[in-house]
Amino acid sequence: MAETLTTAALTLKDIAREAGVSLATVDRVLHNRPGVRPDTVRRVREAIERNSFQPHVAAAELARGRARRFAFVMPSGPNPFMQQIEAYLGEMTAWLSARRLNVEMVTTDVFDASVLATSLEALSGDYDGVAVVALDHPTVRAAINDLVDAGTKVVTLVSDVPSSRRHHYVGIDNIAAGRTAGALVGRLVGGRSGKVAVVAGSQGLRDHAERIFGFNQVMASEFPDLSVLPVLEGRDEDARSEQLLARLLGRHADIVGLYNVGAGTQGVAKALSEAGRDKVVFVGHDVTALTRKLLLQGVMDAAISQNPGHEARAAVRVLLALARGEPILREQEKIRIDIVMRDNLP
Amino acid sequence: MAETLTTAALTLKDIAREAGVSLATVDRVLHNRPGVRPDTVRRVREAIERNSFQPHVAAAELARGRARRFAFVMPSGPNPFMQQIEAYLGEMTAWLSARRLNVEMVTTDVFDASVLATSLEALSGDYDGVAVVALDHPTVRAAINDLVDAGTKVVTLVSDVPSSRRHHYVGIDNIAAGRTAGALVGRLVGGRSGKVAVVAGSQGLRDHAERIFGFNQVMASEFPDLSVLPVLEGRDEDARSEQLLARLLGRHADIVGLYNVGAGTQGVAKALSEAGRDKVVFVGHDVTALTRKLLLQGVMDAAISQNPGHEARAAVRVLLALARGEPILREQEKIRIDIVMRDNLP
DNA sequence: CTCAAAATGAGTTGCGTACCTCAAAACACC
DNA sequence: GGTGTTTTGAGGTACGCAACTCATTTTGAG
Repeated sequence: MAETLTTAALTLKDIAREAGVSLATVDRVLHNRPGVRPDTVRRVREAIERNSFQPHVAAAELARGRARRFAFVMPSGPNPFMQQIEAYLGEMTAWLSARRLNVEMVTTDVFDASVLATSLEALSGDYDGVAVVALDHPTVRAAINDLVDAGTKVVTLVSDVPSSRRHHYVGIDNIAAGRTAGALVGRLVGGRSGKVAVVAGSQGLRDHAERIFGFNQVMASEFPDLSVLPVLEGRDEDARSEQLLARLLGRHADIVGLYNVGAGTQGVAKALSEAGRDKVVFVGHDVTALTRKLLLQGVMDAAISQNPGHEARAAVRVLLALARGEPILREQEKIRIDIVMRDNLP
Repeated sequence: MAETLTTAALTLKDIAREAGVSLATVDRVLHNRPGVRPDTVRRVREAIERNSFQPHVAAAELARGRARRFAFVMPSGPNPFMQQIEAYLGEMTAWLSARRLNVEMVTTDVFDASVLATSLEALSGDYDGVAVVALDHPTVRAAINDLVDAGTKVVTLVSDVPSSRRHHYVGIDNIAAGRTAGALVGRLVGGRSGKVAVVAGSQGLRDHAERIFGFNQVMASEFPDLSVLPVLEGRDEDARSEQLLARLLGRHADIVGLYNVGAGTQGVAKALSEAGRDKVVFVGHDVTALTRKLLLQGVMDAAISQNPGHEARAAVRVLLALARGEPILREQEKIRIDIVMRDNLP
């Protein structure tokens, strides 16, 4: 009827006694300090294992004295999604200061590899952890690896650099996101046949390219009655997206679905409404003030969302766990692909 | 270019100096201990506010000495969803013991108000916090209020008792969940007209009733071409659900959609397949091993899910924050209504 | 003004760890 | 056996707060 999930509360002193050594030696082993014979290390490690000893987080945190410093390297310029991440970080200030954590925002041009790399190098040594919205480029990869080598914990945020030795990636699987978008468009079109338009920022961006890849995968294999038109590159700008899409709608009367891969949503919506094509199934990304409105109006049918609040908090928690040497709760920190429709708007 | 999100690290000593009182007085104010003049209380509070002082969590935790005890009161009997919650709690053991938190599972018949109330009363005094999957009944409400009055922090889990004075509810808005199911069935049916079947555990269960309410709301207002058949009460049992649904399918050849409100999924799927009605749009709840398989096979079209791992962790975090007197990160602890289709299976 | 009650100050101890120093012991090598 | 080096022990201090005691001051009622 009752079952406990936790073990007895041992202390380092207990471990020392168990292993037949002094506190100092246990401390040396625990912090990988030199001057302990391999055999002794083993004995201590065994005692720790045997009792599944966990250092008391609070005591450790208190004893180390100095506060931890984390940096968030984010894109400069207005980007609603990034602004949301910043806002959610702002809501954590009480939580952060109660733990004596310093989080600093550093903005830079993340789309210029050398600028981004320089910004990253500049952080070296000063920070315990860095979260970065990264461009996947050899120069950036090298900068990340340098940080890691200097002992800084590094987390990539939203956009990954899988080839680097970053400790963790906080973000979604963009291929799966594209597949989800494809499934939604296909299903919501509901058996009709016709054409599907795709508007992206640029196919050069890793996340956009991956989404398109996943989208096409699903469309090709599961919805043969729908043909995907060539991707329009709107550069995430409203005006350009609107113009390109308006022209496309004019040329094809049988467009039944639309996938907007990135931003520029305002322009896309405008092109649709001005062409009187409200029936087109419209799937896009992210829940912002705008997409929220469009969903409620029925202009957009679904949004694929990666919870920005979750991403911000996960990045902080992961950096903290890494810095403390705690295990990461993978399940907790995994960012889900949310399907948001009018009735489950968060 | 760089901006800090946290304030200087003050200590209680600083606050005492600021307020012109001694450490002892600050301590009395902070812990609502008696023997401080109202005017002095005000001065101290102001100093705390003025400097937005946050007690160092680690120091406070270390100083209080004794570990905190939390109890999870869960339904006895096999229930995959509840088992998942327990499993996720189990994955947290390292996290819990590093913070010297004791979590105990207490199983009881949560569907019998007096039994549940007795179980709750039995916990009084022994625990700092209680999470309970609660039946909404006056007896239970009273038991919860008694716990609250005794100083125990109480969180309702999955199923709420809104009329009680519980500190927090960790779970989804079931009306919105039902609405979401309705929107999905309606949209995925794709313009065809016909009938829609609804299978529930019992309309006496608050969450099931709310889901059905939301479902009907959407069907009535937005999908007039679909008519909802009377609810089948399968009592969350496979055999009974299968039998009832099989009979219904036999009587109505024009069933195009199906909403399974609770468990009994196995039986529902079997009835569908044995009647050869694979084309029926099938929307249900929760991602389990079974529903995962059905989604991958294309038998189920979508599942409405409330992330059980998130619920388990949120309950612990909320209880901890309440016990510490920390603010709750509402956005973080809010449970979302997840739409899960084949391509975004977690 | 007196006296008890209330309010406040001053101080102590302990929580479990990190980090440091210094001395002592064990060891390796010739 | 002596030398120098490595390994280990013993102990201390600090971190910020909770919780407590006891002495002292202030306050208010009579």
